[in-house]
Amino acid sequence: MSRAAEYDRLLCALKQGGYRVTGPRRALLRLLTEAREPLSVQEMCSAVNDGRDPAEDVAAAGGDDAVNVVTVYRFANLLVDLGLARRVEFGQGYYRYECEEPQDGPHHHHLVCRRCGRVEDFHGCDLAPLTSRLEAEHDFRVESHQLELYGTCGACREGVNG
Amino acid sequence: MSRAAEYDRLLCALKQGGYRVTGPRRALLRLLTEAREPLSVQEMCSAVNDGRDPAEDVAAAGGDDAVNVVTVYRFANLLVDLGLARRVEFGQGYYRYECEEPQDGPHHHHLVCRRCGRVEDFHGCDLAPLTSRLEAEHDFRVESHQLELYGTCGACREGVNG
DNA sequence: GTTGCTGCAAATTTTTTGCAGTCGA
DNA sequence: TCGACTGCAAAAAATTTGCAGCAAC
Repeated sequence: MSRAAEYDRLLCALKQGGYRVTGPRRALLRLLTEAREPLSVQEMCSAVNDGRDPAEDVAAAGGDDAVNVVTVYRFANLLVDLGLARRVEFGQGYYRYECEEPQDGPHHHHLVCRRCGRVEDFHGCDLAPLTSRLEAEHDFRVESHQLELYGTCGACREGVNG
Repeated sequence: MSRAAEYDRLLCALKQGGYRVTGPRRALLRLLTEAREPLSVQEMCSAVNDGRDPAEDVAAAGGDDAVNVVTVYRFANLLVDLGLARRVEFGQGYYRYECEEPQDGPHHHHLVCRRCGRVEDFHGCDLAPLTSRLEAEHDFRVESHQLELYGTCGACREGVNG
């Protein structure tokens, strides 16, 4: 799915849920659908307000005020509650948010470089066998999972990044 | 390895690292080695101070003062830095800590019930095939991973817990 | 015109830091 | 004794809440 289509899908889901589409929300959705990696609240806030200037055209953000961090928190939580975004944690002390794939579709996980912090997505975790085994052994119904792989990316291993 | 042996192993590792063994540290190590699930800092703090009374024998904690949260934070971070403890995150907004298995030994992951919060350990994640595939495909060296499975435990599914 | 969304201020919660006194080795 | 460890106070950082005004529908 293209980024534009992803953006439309999320915007549509918001509308159909009875939620309003506002300047900050449009900007945040655009940001999230175009990001290559999960974003923190602070990052979203900075990115959305970046390049905003009272003197120029500020229609993109909907007004004179910069988007407040609180607004970002509230919207991020809303997206997560609606199942439109996912909250991930890379051991940094705060959460990161990224668009969630449509339910029943293929999801992805992350390869996180511990040296440069770069994040790469990967698909196909294939946890089904493990899940089946555990459900049989432990009397537990597995409904979701969190999987992150940490290590060193090629660039860092070659000393390109330090 | 028994819990007592685990406790001795960690205490020994501390000593051999040149760190001091104090009342709070003994109490926290005891707690961590006996816990069946990862503990938060607040939980450790409460548990260690529980039942302490200025009037009775307080040798177990080493003095009259209750163990401070800051001390727990500092010791937990020390254990993690030394590779003796692991920090996990169940999406609750704070970290939990648990003893780390000796390196190269078998490690474990968790089955977290989203209804009652109960945590069960499981061994054998068998991520080697996935890791190999990804290292070949992505030019990335995987060094560690984080895996948590969320779902519903048997008791909750049967309505025992609500 | 409603009602939800936003910004601002303030409160809460989690985690870290500075410092002086204390205790382990 | 000497320096690491601890408690206390305070700071820093992440996140939530209350409320009045504004804007989406």
